[in-house]
Amino acid sequence: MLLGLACPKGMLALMELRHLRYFVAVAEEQNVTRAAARLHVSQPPLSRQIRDLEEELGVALFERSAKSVRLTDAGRVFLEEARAVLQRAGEAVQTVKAVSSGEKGEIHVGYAPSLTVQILPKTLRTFQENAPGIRVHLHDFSTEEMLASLRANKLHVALMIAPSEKLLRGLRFVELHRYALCVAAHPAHPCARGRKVSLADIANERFIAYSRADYPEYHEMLAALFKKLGRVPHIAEEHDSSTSLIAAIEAGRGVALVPESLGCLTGERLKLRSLSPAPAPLLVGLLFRDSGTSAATQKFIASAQAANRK
Amino acid sequence: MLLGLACPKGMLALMELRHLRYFVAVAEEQNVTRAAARLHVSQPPLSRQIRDLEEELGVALFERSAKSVRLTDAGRVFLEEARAVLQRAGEAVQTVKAVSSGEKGEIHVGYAPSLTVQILPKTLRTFQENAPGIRVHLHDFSTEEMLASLRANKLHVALMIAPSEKLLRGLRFVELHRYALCVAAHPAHPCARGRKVSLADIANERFIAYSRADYPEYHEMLAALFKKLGRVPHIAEEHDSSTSLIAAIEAGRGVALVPESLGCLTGERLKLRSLSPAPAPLLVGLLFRDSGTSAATQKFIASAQAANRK
DNA sequence: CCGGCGGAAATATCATGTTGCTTGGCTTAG
DNA sequence: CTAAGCCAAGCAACATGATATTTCCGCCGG
Repeated sequence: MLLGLACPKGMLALMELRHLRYFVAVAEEQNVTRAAARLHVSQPPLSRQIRDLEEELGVALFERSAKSVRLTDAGRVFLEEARAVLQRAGEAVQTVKAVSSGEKGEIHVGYAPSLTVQILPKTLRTFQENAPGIRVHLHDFSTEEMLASLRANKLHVALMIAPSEKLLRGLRFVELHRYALCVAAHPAHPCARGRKVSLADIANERFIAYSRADYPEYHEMLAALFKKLGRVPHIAEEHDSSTSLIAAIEAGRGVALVPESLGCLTGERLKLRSLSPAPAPLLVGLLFRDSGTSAATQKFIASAQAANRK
Repeated sequence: MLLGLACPKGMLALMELRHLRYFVAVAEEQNVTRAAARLHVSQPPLSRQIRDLEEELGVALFERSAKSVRLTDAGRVFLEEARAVLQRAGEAVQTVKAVSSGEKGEIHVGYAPSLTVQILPKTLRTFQENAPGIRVHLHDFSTEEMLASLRANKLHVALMIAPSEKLLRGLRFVELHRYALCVAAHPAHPCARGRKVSLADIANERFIAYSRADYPEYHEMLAALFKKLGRVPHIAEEHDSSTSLIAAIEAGRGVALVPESLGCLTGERLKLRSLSPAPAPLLVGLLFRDSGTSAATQKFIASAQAANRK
């Protein structure tokens, strides 16, 4: 009975775009028969559709005489309205096609700042050339946030260090660059003397680290590295950004293991020394969902690979 | 074969508002089954309509898994677009209903200035109160132009003198006021002395008349009046507006037969004297098409009658 | 580790309703 | 009186919608 009120079943056939298309044709031709020809339908159904539309609206759109139809004042107004609706619908289709094909749209890109200082600018430049219609939103996120945002569809792609296998479920990683792990120390520090340093040389140092809360995998990596020597590194401080970590080392408060890319940020304030024997390098690249990647995202991935090839 | 190219018959079922309504429901519920309930349809047809829409667009709007549907980036964009189209369509319907019922819209009103100086302001004031949403366009037209414009649907209603039967085909006239025909003369003119004047008294005067081109029926009236006396009036000048006609009389160049309403425009510059015996009065009222009058026009007619009653 | 269970979407099949076509009647203009 | 154009009626075809069934996947409990 509620249904009966809300929807009188057979009575009320809702207005459709077809009615508007037909109406516009008839209004423009001022003649049902010509409009029917233009629409590739025959005249009687067209007459009926117009009548249905008028009933649905409860408004007479045409004045009818035996020989002609002519718009009423209301019909003239509705002609403008109908044209606007049809145009809006057409624009909607065009827009979604453009988005789908990657001509327009936006993507959200997460990035780990200190790891991507060399990679990100090149990538953005190439992407801008390949997909000028896409607006890029950059998000400086921690690894944790990247993973969560990628899964929640808040992020389309992340420029970051390769996550461990366990964290990768449903995501794909594409390597762009490898960075050796280095010791970063104050220029006056003993480590800064030779060209190379072994883990044993620094096993007793105070370590400056990235914060465990934001970068748990950094701590795992550190622990795993020294476990081979049967040692546990002494983590004296934790920092949540590279800038403050660099400042702490420059102040002589300890040393740190960092990717060689950090050299771009330290300048001459710190010395970076390679480790010998060299541990596994850090893999930096793109992370993204392995299904449902939009055209824009795919273009971004391709641009990143092209920009960092060689 | 041409048809084959232009319209692949079964393949291309054009997008309709129904697709958009269904799509919006599914997108908002993020769930086909709930959306189907909301739309009072069953789930399978809804799935199919969504699929049809995607095929029509050539764009994947949802990412499907066995347990759920989720919008793609393109789908999110199309959701906004579809909502906009539906809203626009709703506005179109509301607008045309408002126009049809006379809440909104515009009407074009023709008027004969010198005959309606007393009628038009009252009418407009009353109409403004009765139909505040209707914009009125005023057109100062000659009788000829009124008739042509009414027939061409350029004018909805005209405030003017009653036209002859022959000119009335397809139009209706409603009387609002009667004005006696008077002699207008310079205050120093002999006619201005007594209270009343007979036609015979002025049969030899120079007549100032409205122009024959714009007001042929004025000349017919003048000729008919004097024909009863077996005379032909001497039309010395023709003017296309009341202001210049008044100026000519004031200059002493002749006398004129005018409606008494002209008194409002002459002030003390001219004297108006009744004719004795009084000829048929001038009927001033509304003229409009007797079919297809819009609600706004009907309201205008009603307002005019109310304002000029009594 | 595996198999059953449950929820949700897809598929298949059928019925109904609507669109569209054809024919024919009616009105008016020329 | 003919011709043009709109409307009405009846019929065919298709698209939409309903019901029943299947498939897929995540979730549990064994």
